[in-house]
Amino acid sequence: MNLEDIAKLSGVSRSTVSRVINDDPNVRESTRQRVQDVISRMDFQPNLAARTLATGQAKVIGLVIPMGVSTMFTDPYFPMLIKGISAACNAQDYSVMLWLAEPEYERRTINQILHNGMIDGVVVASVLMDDPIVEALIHSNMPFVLIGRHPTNSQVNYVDVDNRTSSRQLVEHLINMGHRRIGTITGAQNMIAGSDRLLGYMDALTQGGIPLDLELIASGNFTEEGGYAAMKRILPHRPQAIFAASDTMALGALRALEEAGLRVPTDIALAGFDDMPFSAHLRSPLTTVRQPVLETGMRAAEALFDLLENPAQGPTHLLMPTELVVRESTPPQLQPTS
Amino acid sequence: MNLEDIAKLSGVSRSTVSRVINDDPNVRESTRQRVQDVISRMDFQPNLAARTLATGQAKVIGLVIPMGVSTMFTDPYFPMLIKGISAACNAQDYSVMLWLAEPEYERRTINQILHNGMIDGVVVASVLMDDPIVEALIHSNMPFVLIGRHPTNSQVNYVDVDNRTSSRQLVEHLINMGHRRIGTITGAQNMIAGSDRLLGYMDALTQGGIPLDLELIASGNFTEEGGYAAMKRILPHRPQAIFAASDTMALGALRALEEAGLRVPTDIALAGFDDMPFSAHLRSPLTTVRQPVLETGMRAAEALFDLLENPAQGPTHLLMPTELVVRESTPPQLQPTS
DNA sequence: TTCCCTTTTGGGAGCGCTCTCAAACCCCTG
DNA sequence: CAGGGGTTTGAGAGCGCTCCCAAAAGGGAA
Repeated sequence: MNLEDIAKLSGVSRSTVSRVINDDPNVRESTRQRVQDVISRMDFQPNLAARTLATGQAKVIGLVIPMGVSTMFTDPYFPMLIKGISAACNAQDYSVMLWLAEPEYERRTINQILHNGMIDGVVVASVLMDDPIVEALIHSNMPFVLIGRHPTNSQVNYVDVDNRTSSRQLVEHLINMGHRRIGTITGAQNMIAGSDRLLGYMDALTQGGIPLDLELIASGNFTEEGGYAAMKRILPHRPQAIFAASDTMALGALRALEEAGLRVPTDIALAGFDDMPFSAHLRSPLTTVRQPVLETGMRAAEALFDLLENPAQGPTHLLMPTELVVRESTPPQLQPTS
Repeated sequence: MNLEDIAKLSGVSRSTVSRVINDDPNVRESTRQRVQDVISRMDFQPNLAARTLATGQAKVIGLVIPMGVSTMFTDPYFPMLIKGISAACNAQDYSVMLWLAEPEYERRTINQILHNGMIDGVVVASVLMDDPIVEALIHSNMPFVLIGRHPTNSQVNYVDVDNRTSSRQLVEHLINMGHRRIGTITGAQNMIAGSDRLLGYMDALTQGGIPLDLELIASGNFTEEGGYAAMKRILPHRPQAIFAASDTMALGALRALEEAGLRVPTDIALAGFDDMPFSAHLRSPLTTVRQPVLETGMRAAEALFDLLENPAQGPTHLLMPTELVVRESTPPQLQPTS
């Protein structure tokens, strides 16, 4: 069943059927009606491959999720992101081609996917700072939007959460609660989120007039185990509060604290980042930063659509606002009455 | 850059270039070499839309994940499944088109996606028993494989975990540990996994000569909150052990038990299903059933590829084996020495 | 050297759609 | 009722590939 068949059945030409399908105004109302009837009666769908070939656009975007990011499998971040992107695509009649990029993917394979003409643009989620896929994209002429800002190239379009500001605000909150010896468990520093959250921590200390103490900083690599290990390293240096750059790491930190016989928040304050589903249900509900993951995904897709419609426009740099969620894990300290 | 260009550059015809690309043996070695060189030098990729149009196959499979399944966003099941499917696809040069199906999708939209010629087949993940998408697929001629067996139509291809047997074995284990008053928190009964796990529970009781007590059965709808509520309903009827049809529900049950001042496993035994990452790290590590999610995804994709190559073959019904993981939440009961 | 058979190559048609251009049609005015 | 404008329709080419068939090239035997 193709245009020609529909044309025959409704007594018009292929061109007219095409016009009806594409809502061309230059069709007499009665003709449109007649053709439309046949189309619905036959349950006809135009062939997308043919259409793609003829128009040069596929109405498909690629979603690249670099694997090896183990968090993919333990938290709802990616599913949520996917849902956001997918929702935006549905709204605009785009489809999503999913590409889980294994680390060992070579340049050739990358190009293969970029240049096969089945994809109009690409959204790349959560990349390492020096991801080869991003490099390949920069040197191609495939439109793309990053989720997570690019550290160096300001021409690159991105949608990101404002990690630096949010972290600063969170640590400011800790300072306001009366802490000065504030440690941080950082995320992987080759990921932009890890790096930005550390910068936010430093911003807050600087602004609060608190000198940086490197012994209070340890990397937790965004994993539970990493958080546990990092906490153990920081603990001997007697922190009053800990900012873990992810709730998952905070969970690990909590385990280390419990093993050391310390209680949150009586003995030590603890804050995280992400507002995972479990974070509100810990024994001491976790102060954290909630990020709009779904919206981030939607915005990224929408930014890409914009780009596809208007390739000449300047780079999109969108920082999504976050929400500081204060819970019981970071109560005010009792101050000595002065 | 297209076949014709490559042909010109290497001094052969379009047809010969096509042969080289498709590994046709009828090409002189020297010619192949020459063409191959030009292809790599130009970084040429054949246009997939054109190829799809010409051959009638897209080398793309659709992955349909019906939304509204809220578990999508709290556990690693779908990400893992996606990874498995994606891995199988990569291995066979297929791509994955992702389609998150909103519940309100109408038949028209379904058809639209099924008949647009960009997809060779479909994998449908975790469906409700009477999912309209499945109905639509059955009545279309689009090859498809379900993840999760179809309750009534034996012609439908599926790959599933052996929920019924695994549940039976788990409950048998509870019986072996010395329990007789064994309750169950069931999953949603309009999902095949929920239904099968309940059947397994009943199988074990029957086989163990334990009469069914409806007061010990409550639905938890596969959510934490549901598990909590169900546990509260069962608790007054003094169960010795609980089989929750998912670890997530077990978590809710645990919360209810703690609120009631009961401890696992001293006061009551608790078992789950799924072996979530958190399950091993609870205060009383959870006895549960581990299912091979990644492999399930891979097998489903592979089953679909088989089907695409050999459409005439009989229906594929594959049940993946599971592993009973016994942990501290279900210790043997102290028996009165007889 | 010629002939025949096999191997290798080239050309054309066609996949189903869009898009441009020209032809046909319609309606109104003078 | 002819002419002129706008509106509506149809035909053809082309998107980049595959696949079939025929032509050319090569190689060995007579």
